[in-house]
Amino acid sequence: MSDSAKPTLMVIDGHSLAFRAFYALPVDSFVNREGQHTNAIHGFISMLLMLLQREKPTHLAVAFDISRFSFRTREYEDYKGTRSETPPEFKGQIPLLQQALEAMGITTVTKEDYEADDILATLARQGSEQGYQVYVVSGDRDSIQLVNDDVTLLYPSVRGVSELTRYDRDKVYERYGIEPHQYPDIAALVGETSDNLIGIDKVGEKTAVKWINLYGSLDGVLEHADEIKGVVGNNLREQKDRAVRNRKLNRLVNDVELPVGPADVALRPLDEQAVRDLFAKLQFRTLLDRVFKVAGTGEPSESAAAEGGVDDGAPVPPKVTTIIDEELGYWLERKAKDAANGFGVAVEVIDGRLSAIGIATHDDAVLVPGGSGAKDYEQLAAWFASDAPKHFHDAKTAIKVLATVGFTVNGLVGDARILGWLAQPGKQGQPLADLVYQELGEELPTADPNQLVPETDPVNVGVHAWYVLRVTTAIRARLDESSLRVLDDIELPLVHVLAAMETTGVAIDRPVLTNLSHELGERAADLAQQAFAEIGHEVNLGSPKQLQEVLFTELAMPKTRKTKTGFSTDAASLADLQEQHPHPFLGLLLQHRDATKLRQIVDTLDAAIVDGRIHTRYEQTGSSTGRISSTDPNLQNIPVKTAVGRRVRSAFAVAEPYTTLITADYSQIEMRIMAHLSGDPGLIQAFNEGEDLHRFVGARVFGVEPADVSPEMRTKVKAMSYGLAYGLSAFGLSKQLRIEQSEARTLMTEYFARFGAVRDYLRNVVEQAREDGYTETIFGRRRPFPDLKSPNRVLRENAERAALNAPIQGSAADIMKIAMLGVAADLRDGDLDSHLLLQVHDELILEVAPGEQERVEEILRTRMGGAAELSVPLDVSVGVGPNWEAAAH
DNA sequence: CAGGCCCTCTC
DNA sequence: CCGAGAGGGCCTGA
Repeated sequence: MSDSAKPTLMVIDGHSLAFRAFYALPVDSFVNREGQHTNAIHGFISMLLMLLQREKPTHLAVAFDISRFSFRTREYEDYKGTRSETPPEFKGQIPLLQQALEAMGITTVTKEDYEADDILATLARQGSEQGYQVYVVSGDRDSIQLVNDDVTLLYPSVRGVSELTRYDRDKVYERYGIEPHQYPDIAALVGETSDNLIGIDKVGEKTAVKWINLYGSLDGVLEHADEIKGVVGNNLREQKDRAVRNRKLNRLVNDVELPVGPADVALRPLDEQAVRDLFAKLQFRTLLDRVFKVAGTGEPSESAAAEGGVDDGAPVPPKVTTIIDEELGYWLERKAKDAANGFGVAVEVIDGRLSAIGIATHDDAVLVPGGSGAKDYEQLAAWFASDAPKHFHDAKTAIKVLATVGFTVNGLVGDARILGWLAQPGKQGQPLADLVYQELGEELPTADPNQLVPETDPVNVGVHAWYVLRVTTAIRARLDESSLRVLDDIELPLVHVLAAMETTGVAIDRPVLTNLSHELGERAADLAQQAFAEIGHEVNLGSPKQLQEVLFTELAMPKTRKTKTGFSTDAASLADLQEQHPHPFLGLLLQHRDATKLRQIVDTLDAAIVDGRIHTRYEQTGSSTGRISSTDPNLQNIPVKTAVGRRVRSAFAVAEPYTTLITADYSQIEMRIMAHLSGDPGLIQAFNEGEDLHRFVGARVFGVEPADVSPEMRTKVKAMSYGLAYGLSAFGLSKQLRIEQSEARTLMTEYFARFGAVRDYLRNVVEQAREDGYTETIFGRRRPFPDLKSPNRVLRENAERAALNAPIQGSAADIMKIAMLGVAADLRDGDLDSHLLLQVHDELILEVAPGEQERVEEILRTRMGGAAELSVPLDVSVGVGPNWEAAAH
């Protein structure tokens, strides 16, 4: 009615909200110069500002617990006993938060021996009596009992502190089916795990609500306990003491003697200098502006910084001008000289559609609104298509979305995401905000970083474009020349190739998948039934935990390899068990695994089909070695080993108007790189003679003629050769080949005796890396290995194995990328309609247009075979067919 | 409901 | 256990 005329009192449970904020925001992204974590403070203040703007309280108090002990812990020593230790990163944040509130003119309240909730209850009651509209903000469900016609609870949703659910009487009734004052009765019956209050067994919310509605209150329920039938009735009668205890503890005390009352907590003007000082220390640049904006005081930080005020000297983003096409052309022209090294570009995508484009120089920025596209923006379209240098963060995504509205992008000279990854390949796909923080020590202003607060004046992409430019400039400046060559010659040009592959997608023959899914589903169900029959009961075959119970307890099988949580049930362990302790269940389980895994792959692929094709995403910054990874779905791990698995590949098919698929792969590229890098004469000879590698090596190692190398010998040297590049141990080799360790050791000794340069090379790689601090591929791609000097043996040895693999795997990745650039260029320059579809590390799959097969094959052989000059040939095999399986060779 | 763990698929 | 990945199901705890 006349609520708007009432003063508004807001009371907040400081501890519970700060704790929520702590878990809602990434700990590591909020650390100030002194190493103090600040995420809870940031999240809390951010939420508080939103509340101030939205609810416009005239009076505000924030209550804190003094310790985890209160009168309740004295009454029940296990109260909140399940709460684990406060995380160390949270410690220290509460006092700083209290300082910040103090500076902002907000009263904080504590009371010895009581919890914050009791303070809330007291102030809410007083406020209600004194004619205030009251808002209680708390993450503790017990606060529901405070709700009445004058008191509304704002309760954080599970998503964090961003969204607050508004509980008035109607909402409480809608959610729980009871009046607010009855909530503690429900909670007493059900229990509250977070407070370590156990309720009545088998009584959940439904039952409790039913009883309370029947008998009016907990007392009523207890009086009529004898009338309640069944197990729950028995439980109630036996355990009613629990409910009584719970009810006593969850009753909030609303007459605590407090130093302040509602009238004393009117909002005061903030202490501007104190806020500036503290926020500077906390490095809350954007929050500072928002605080002043909400308070309606202070100067924005631009001028503050200009006056040499609070900030730490970091550059302030330029004011962003919103601009239309005609002016844009002029602006771009005028800025071209300033931006000789490039413009920063950022795009804003909302619901998958382009909504705005930001363009920035080092001291200016514009925003082009709307996503109407190239037809309305001729000047912009011309600029995008020109060689004017442009920097992005994640250019591939931007290029794809710009393409949807008709913009073609040329002049790509920087990509912050790729630059960050080249500098630190272990950190993959870093968001812009992380790079800004890491490279510039600044906080990227974000419209809605963690869904915390919808800004009234959203940060626009012009500012982001400005940060993109600064970040790419900063990383470029500190990157070595070798890495910059990889960037300019390989990674940046490749962005366009990958974007096109993603957009194209690969056609899928859906019926193949559908049939396969049904077949596998039936087979899995059938195998499961047979397996259950063997052990006499059902069990979840997909649960390692339940399987352990069956195998090691019921069937009393010998224990397998230990895992963190028990004993392994993986395929290798099950195969071991089958040998030592044969049982039909084991075979059935393995077959069931095969069937369900395959079905899962089939169903995942099916779900990813859009208009008949699957568009995977290539993650160019997805590995530490230089390889590309594939996600949503991953098309780099499609089955190939088994016959059923290959049927999955047959679903990847050619589609009209194309006539066939063509696949081309490098054979033994990693061993060839090994031969090249080590200069081992034996290996080089093997490849130059074109003989079967493993037969050649087997002949040397076992001292027989190549023709006399048995399949067993071949298998052994093959495993050995492949293992070399992975830092294989005699133990690992023996495991894989299921041979004695002594035999594995002999095999290794013989191998290295014949191919000594390989051993020397591998040793040298690690030593060199230890000295340099990084490894390098043939093309100069670097990967740092600080752990090579670690005193921790496990860390060090892991780093050693990774270090001897990195140049080999990485060089292979480089070669494939160079080949892709060549293939794409030749297809384009030759005006061919055939296109690249997939890359699977050493294999390319293309869709061939009518009449182009021979030329495409020629291009593949030339570009892949000629991607690098090694001391051994790069052998490429090509296959053609209507689908991936048929095109294999 | 997120995240750790286990298992399995690829090169 | 042997390098580089993605990902699904199960289970647990906040």
